[in-house]
Amino acid sequence: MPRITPERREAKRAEIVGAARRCFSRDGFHQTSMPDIAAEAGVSAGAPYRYFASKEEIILAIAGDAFRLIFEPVERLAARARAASVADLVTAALETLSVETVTDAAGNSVPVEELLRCAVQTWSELLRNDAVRARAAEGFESVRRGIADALRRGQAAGAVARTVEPERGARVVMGLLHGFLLQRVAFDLTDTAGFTDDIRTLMDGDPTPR
Amino acid sequence: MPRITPERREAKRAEIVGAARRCFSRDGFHQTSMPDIAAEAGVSAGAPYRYFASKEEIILAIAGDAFRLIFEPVERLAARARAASVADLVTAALETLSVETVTDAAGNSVPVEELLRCAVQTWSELLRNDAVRARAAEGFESVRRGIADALRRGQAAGAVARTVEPERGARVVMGLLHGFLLQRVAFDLTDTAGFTDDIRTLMDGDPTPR
Amino acid sequence: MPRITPERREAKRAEIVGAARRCFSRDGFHQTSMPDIAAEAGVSAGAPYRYFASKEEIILAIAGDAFRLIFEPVERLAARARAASVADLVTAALETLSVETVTDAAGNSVPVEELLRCAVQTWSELLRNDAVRARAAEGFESVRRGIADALRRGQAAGAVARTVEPERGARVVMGLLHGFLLQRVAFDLTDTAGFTDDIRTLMDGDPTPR
Amino acid sequence: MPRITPERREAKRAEIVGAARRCFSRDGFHQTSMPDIAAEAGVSAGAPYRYFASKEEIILAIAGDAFRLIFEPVERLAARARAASVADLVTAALETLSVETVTDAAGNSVPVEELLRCAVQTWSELLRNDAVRARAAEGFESVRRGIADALRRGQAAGAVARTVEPERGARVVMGLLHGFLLQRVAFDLTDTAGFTDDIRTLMDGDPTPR
DNA sequence: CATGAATGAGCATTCATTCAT
DNA sequence: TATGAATGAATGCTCATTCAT
Repeated sequence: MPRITPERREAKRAEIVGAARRCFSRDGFHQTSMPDIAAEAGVSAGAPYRYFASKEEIILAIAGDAFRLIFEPVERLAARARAASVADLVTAALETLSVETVTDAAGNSVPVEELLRCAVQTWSELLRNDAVRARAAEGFESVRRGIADALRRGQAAGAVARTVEPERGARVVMGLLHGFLLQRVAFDLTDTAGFTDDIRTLMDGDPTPR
Repeated sequence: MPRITPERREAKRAEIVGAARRCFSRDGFHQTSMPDIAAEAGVSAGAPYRYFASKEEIILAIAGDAFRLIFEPVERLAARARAASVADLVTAALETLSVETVTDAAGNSVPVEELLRCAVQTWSELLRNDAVRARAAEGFESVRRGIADALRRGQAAGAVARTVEPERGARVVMGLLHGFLLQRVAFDLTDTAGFTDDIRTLMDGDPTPR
Repeated sequence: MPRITPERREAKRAEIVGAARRCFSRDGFHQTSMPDIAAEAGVSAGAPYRYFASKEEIILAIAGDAFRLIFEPVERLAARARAASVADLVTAALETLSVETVTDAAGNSVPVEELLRCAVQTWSELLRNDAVRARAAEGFESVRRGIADALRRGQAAGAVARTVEPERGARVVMGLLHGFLLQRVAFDLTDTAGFTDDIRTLMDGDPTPR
Repeated sequence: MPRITPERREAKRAEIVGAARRCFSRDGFHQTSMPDIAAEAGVSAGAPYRYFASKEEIILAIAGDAFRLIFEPVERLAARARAASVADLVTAALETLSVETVTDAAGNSVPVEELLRCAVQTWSELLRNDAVRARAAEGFESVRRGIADALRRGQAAGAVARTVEPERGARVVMGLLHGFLLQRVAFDLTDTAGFTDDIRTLMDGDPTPR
């Protein structure tokens, strides 16, 4: 076959990424073999290597994407939020994760469950893969900074206590998000509303109905 | 009757577990080979199989132990706590993780860093290993319940708002602990004091110096 | 009628042969892949297959050519030589190999070093490739016969001992040429003058300065 | 199986080396796969890796051994030779190669034909494998020096012309040996007697009957 | 009991070749 | 004609596990 159009190439790449994500989500990065991915994508064993130089590169693509896709809505939310209390921020952030699917850069629909499972595995992976660690840390920082900014705006508007140090407060918020995410995916604790209600109670002193 | 005393057998098993933990912590469950573990323990390639039926079983032993060793001090703390606010609980819990080493059942000293790295990997592992998931969920529930009880006692003593639903509030506390643990081990954010100070500010409205 | 002129076709074929020779010389017949050759030639991966049915055929083309290009000057020399002693023949032959480049049938300049490296590899290849062996043996015989004839003329002119059996004596000359060629390319022993001086001493009894 | 005796281990290693040599001799270094070697040796696919870290290492063992086994008799001969003319040296050297088999360090009998075929391939290999090149160059130098010494002794005894420069003269002798070896293995020219007769004629001026 | 040699399936990756466009 | 995407068999190597000694 002659030269493929860039669109078709991108589409095929996305198909391989999608297949890899399904495999990784189901079996883990290291229990998934390259033939598994190729079979899931319905292509030959050699085909993925036309799009990725190595399995490592596929892992990096999935790992980077997972965090981006999960936290992009949170970041957008933080950028928009005005006069939001901490509980408001966390509540809104967790609500963006209550959807079934998100849409990736290529317009493909990706189940959030798949992303979350890949995200949890990325935490393992970054312990000894510097490229993954760098990408993950970058994504973490970006979201954390967005939240810190939102906290500052919240302080200006009087919705957040002046005594909160925004940079570190944002770490606490990130901790809550990660903590919830883990409970949801690892222990099937999917009651978002209950979780956010109690955050509200604990932080604002009263349980504002959602 | 056994050719070696139960004590010696237990000691050797502990040595293998320790070696496996060092390997897993360094290289990950699936990047560590059985020969790696045997070499680290200074025993022959076949030796681990006299103590564990398979690699899976070693992973299970480490994974179960990791959570237990990390959260046992937290659980003891929750059981003792009287009139503790949420922030007090989290602060105290995180302080128990600020030590260098903990002591396992056999009296061996285990670096906390090793345990934390194994714990993060266990989150991945439990996604597809039911035995690991069951053990982890059991440990999670046990600690969560302990914290819920502490919250109830806190409410009785007036240190925790009555509006908090203790079972779910405990989930939030667990989320904060896991979230901090992840940041510490994955992103090198080790500033425990800053983290707990801001939790205190966010929850109690003022930053009580520790 | 062809869509491209025979000249252009021949030129492109020569380009591919040149690229293959550079690759083979650098990496060896079997460490060079077809994509390597195509890339070196700056053509598409499929292009070489319009000029050669298989990699084997390219190897055959290079292997045959290598011996021809190296020994053609020797053959011409032997054909011209009058009253040459054995040492004269060897000396003159090795001198034709002291140039930097030779010109192939298509008029392209080819580094001698490249040819020599390909020639050494051809010796390996002919051990199990009958087509290569036949081509190489043919070339060997042709040069050997030329030298045998030169030895006969040398005997007629009194420059070569009558006791030499020309057909076998030519084998000895060929052996010296191959032996020198190997030392030059494999062990970096490039002192042609020293080598021929000693041949002269050994054979003629005195070291005639070249 | 428990620890094997060093003798048995060495024997098995020798078996694998022997199998590899047969494969390499028949199919070439790079046309032989590791499974081929294992099958030829009658062991499992993984077994060779208990004796050699990589295929490269097996190649190195074979390549180094081939030269050693072929030229050791020549070296011993050169060390013993007294008052030998150059033709005597070459003649004697080539005669040591007229046997069917030689015996390796472990006492195993190895067909000379196999060694010669491996040697020719080693010439290719050393062009881009530095370890092989170093080993081959070392072996070459050792034999060359032995011959140079023999030439010096020949000069002292009057059997070799004073005008010969021993170090370089030894290069010529090596060239003749390699040249003959190549003709024998590549072009089936096995007439050792004819070759050495003509060397004698060319060098000493008369054909001394062997 | 302990050893460590042996097994053989499995993996990531490459590459000669084909052929739709 | 020329392209380069696709194929799929093959390769070097690893490793969980077994078991003869």
